[in-house]
Amino acid sequence: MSAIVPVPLYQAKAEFFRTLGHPARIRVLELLSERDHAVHELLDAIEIEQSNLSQQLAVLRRAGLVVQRREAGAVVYAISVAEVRDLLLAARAILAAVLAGQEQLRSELGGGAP
Amino acid sequence: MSAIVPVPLYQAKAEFFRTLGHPARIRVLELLSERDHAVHELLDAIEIEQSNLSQQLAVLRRAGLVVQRREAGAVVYAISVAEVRDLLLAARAILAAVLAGQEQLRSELGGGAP
DNA sequence: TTAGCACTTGAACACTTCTTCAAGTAACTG
DNA sequence: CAGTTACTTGAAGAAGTGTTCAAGTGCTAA
Repeated sequence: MSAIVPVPLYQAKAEFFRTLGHPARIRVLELLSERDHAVHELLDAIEIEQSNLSQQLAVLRRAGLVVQRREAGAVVYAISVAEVRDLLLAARAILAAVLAGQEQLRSELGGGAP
Repeated sequence: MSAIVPVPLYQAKAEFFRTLGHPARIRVLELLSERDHAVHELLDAIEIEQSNLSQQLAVLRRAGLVVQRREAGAVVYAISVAEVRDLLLAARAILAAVLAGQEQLRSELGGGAP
């Protein structure tokens, strides 16, 4: 049990959220939370260059959110932490609430007719 | 009901996570998820300059995550979307899992003796 | 063993985000 | 009304990220 927290907790959290702060990385996590995917499968699903995808996968790997394995000549990625699914769901709920709130605000400001 | 999604959903999600990707902003959201706070209270709790705090609050406001009101000469901030609390909890769980995973990996790699 | 496919890495430049400073607004207070 | 407290804003340079290109690694198969 480690008594020392090397990085302040708030900074660790912030870094964690920044890791999720990229469309391709979100896309990858959503795909992986359905099932494991080979790199070429991700590549088919996401509009992005291979080397760029690799860079983004490296970010997720460094953050410890995904793991890599080799299988029949292909590299297969998987979510390493099951809770990621919950987080994506929570985010979806907030986003829906925020967008709904903005919508309501807009219509209140608009007053019914432009 | 809007049929047009102006910003691709993945990009909206990514932007949302990037909004959370700053230690001061996380700190603010955690404080606000306990109770509403005046700016000067946040300032006492977070080590940051007033103008910097204001900038970060503006980011949260623009993202629609907090709202501002004036009360007895002070500006008071509040969480606008209750689900934020769930998200912070989910994030905490993942972070714990990831850190635990890294810890385990480290000890496996270390193998007991260097 | 050499060729080829599948993927990763390093480096450079463009782009975004942070922090800070100076100036600005807004509501109380005498 | 002038001063004070409380907070926000704009702008500019520093720091950090993202995208792309060229080169590299590691299986697999001929």
